[in-house]
Amino acid sequence: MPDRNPPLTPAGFQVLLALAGGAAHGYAVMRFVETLSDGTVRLGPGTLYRTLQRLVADGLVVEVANESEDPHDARRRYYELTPLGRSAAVQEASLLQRMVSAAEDAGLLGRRKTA
Amino acid sequence: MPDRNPPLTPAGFQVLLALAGGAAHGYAVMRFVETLSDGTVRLGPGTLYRTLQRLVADGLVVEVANESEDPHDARRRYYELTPLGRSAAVQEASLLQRMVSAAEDAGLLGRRKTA
DNA sequence: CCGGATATATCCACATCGGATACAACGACA
DNA sequence: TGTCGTTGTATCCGATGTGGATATATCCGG
Repeated sequence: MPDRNPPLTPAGFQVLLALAGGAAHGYAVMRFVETLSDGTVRLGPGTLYRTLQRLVADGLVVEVANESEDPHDARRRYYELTPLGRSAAVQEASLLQRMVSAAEDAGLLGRRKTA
Repeated sequence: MPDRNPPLTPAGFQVLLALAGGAAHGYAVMRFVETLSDGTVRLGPGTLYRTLQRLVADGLVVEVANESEDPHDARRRYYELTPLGRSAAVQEASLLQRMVSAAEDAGLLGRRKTA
């Protein structure tokens, strides 16, 4: 099992995290990221769609047919994680988890049940 | 309470986190980051020292006299967090914590005592 | 049918990053 | 004492990622 071939960018992780809950289209990803961070993190169209393209090219994400119920908005393009994409997201999330733990150890955050 | 004036870069947070445990010199910060991430995150001299300079310029970090015991290595330059720097680190760590929680909710990570 | 929000896509200027390079000082060792 | 590998800091440059503006097209409400 080789390392993550192309290293994951910050924006890349945001997108993977947004898609971890299921398939979604670009604009929804944008709103997810903004909502999750209370507006402090924003992607902007440039970063968002370029990042999606790169993730697809790297095999972390695939475009899927809009299998939703009624045929609402024809413009939307839906994406979902590949197994590879999911594992990349897990790996990055673990890393963040370790950094959060370190922050707790340093007294930066209220500690969340260490045991 | 104004927003973080200059937004914190990823490398910037790594450095702040390393300094959260107390004053340290650049090379030690480099090793701290590498150790914490099991070698997956590296700063490299370029990013490291440039980042330190920027953090100092932004008032998040100050250089301090080497108050350590014996006068060992004259080359080392020690830095520590300012109150502003600490609060920026707290803010960023909280954001990461929220992203980790989202990752847990999405089933990416083993859940750590939700209740 | 008209205007604003939704939705995607591309372009360009700017910031950041990573590695190479350089150089000085420390420590070990013969 | 001299030499060599490691520690430690600093700068430069090419490559990469980001953010915002711009451009369209579609959806929905009045």
